[in-house]
Amino acid sequence: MINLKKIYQELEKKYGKPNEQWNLWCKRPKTIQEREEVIMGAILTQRTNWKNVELSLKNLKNKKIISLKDIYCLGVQKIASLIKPAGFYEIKAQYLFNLVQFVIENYASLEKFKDVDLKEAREKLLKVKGVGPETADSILLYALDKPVFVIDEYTKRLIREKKMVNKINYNLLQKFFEENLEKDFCLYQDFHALIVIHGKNKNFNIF
DNA sequence: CACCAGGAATGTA
DNA sequence: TACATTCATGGT
Repeated sequence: MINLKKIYQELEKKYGKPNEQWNLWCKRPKTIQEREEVIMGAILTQRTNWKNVELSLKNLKNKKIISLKDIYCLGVQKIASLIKPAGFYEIKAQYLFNLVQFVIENYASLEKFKDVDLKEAREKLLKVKGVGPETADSILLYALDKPVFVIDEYTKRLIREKKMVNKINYNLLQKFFEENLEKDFCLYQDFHALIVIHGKNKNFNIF
């Protein structure tokens, strides 16, 4: 188990339970509507701060766009007009549409897609244009409760600082976390959230 | 006014 | 494989 679990415990002691976006993302259990909101957020938050994502999600809610099916029926151009605050709105509207199109046309609903085996679900998500490793894993972990560890810049920075791994790339780092922690999606959800919260904290002289 | 934020696709060498 | 560029709003 090396000391990854210890790092998690230190972070939890320092920051407590995840807040803000993480109130929803780390909630257990989630309703289907909440899972679908996580999926929308996963695309919208690409290279964008969460505040801007919230503005976009609010625009969607004001228009009663709350389900993946609503997104699917709305169409790319109207999606774009509502998600402008999240930035990159033209391309994100297309990405979001690609994703909901994939789910609805192949599985009819998110409930059905949720039943798909982790390995297969990950491979198929990665084929959707606009869904890369981090977005795919965020969806699997936070919307579908699958035990995959999400790697982002904050995670890389943390491991780099602590010099726990010499070769830093997405797949190797993900393997490192998953091999040195018990296979528990609850732990993965909270741990990743805490890493991000910690990474955004400027005065991070802990441990 | 300059810089950056939970990325991913595309093009170049 | 490894970088560079593009996409774009809102906060500091």
